[in-house]
Amino acid sequence: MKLTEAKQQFISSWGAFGTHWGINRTMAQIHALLLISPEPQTQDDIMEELNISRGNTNMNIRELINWGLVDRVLLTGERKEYFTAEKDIWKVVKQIVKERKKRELEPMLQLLDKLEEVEGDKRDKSVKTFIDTISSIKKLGKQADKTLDVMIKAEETWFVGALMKIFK
Amino acid sequence: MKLTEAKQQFISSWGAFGTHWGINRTMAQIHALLLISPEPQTQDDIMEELNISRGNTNMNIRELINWGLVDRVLLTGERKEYFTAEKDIWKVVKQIVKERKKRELEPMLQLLDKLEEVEGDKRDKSVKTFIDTISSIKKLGKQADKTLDVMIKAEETWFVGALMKIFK
DNA sequence: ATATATTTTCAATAAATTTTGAAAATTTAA
DNA sequence: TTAAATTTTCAAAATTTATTGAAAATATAT
Repeated sequence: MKLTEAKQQFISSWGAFGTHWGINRTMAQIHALLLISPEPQTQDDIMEELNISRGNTNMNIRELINWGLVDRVLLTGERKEYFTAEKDIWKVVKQIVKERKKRELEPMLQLLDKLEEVEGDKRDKSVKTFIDTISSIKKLGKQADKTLDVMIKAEETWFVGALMKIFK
Repeated sequence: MKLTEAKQQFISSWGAFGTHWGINRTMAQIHALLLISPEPQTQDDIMEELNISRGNTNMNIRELINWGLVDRVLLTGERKEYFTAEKDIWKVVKQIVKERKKRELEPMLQLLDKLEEVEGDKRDKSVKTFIDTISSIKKLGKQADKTLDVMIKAEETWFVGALMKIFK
């Protein structure tokens, strides 16, 4: 396979992949493009490569910056802004985990704390089932939260090594 | 908080939560409803509780059955079909992981295998960056794949216990 | 300051996804 | 059988989400 075709395929499947993870297609595609670009790219480079409008490009780059996955780079003597993506995939994964934990897991755990204190007699079957469900989701959620905290702080070598040890 | 309100909140946030994970709102809501229902529910129960149409209810129940999260239950002497969700959250998580691994991670790893063999001279910077990116994603992906396999087979007590041991 | 390049915003539009509801198919009872 | 109940399908409508593009804002150079 030629590089041009391989790049296209990677960008396109990374985009499709993203949509399964609550990330919009274009944002994932821009990220993919920057991941495989040796040099920082301008908005115009990205627009042209992905065939998308200026506004769309701009908004999605900004979103990627919010997620901490892309950085603005200023090249001396250049007026345009350049953008680059973190290339260390372990760091990328940790950054995504960190953001999603903050945006999704933590608010969910807070809600579960509240819901667990629902009024009512536990001898009532519907109350009992409700509380039991909430509690067990909460228990697993809290465990995941702790584990992810460790992961976010860990070095890949240590973390993957540790996993290997237990899980053969 | 009253049970009725708590149920509503749980169903509604579980639905919103689902949309961040590539699952449609209604499917997640039906799942939530079944999780907190002590007794199996009919299509009509679900339609009424969530205020959704018959067709929508039916399609999403079937999708939940495909995912292995909901079972059809036949009550003796009853003509209608009843539906129930697996209540053991660890099993639910494992089932979701298993399905998503099969549907998303495995195809992605296959693609990466192909893309890694792109033609071209590794001294060419754009070729090198491409291959390096693909390889590092693949490496982490394969590791994740193995770890998830272990998780899918594991009992909660064993798995969480093992995690606790390494991760303090 | 003024002009020029560049980025950002956002209302309008387009595209994708979800939902409805009624008709068709299927299942069960009489 | 036939009839009634129930489930399934799917084209059309509604809703949600993403994209465009041009105008406004901002930044930089002369």
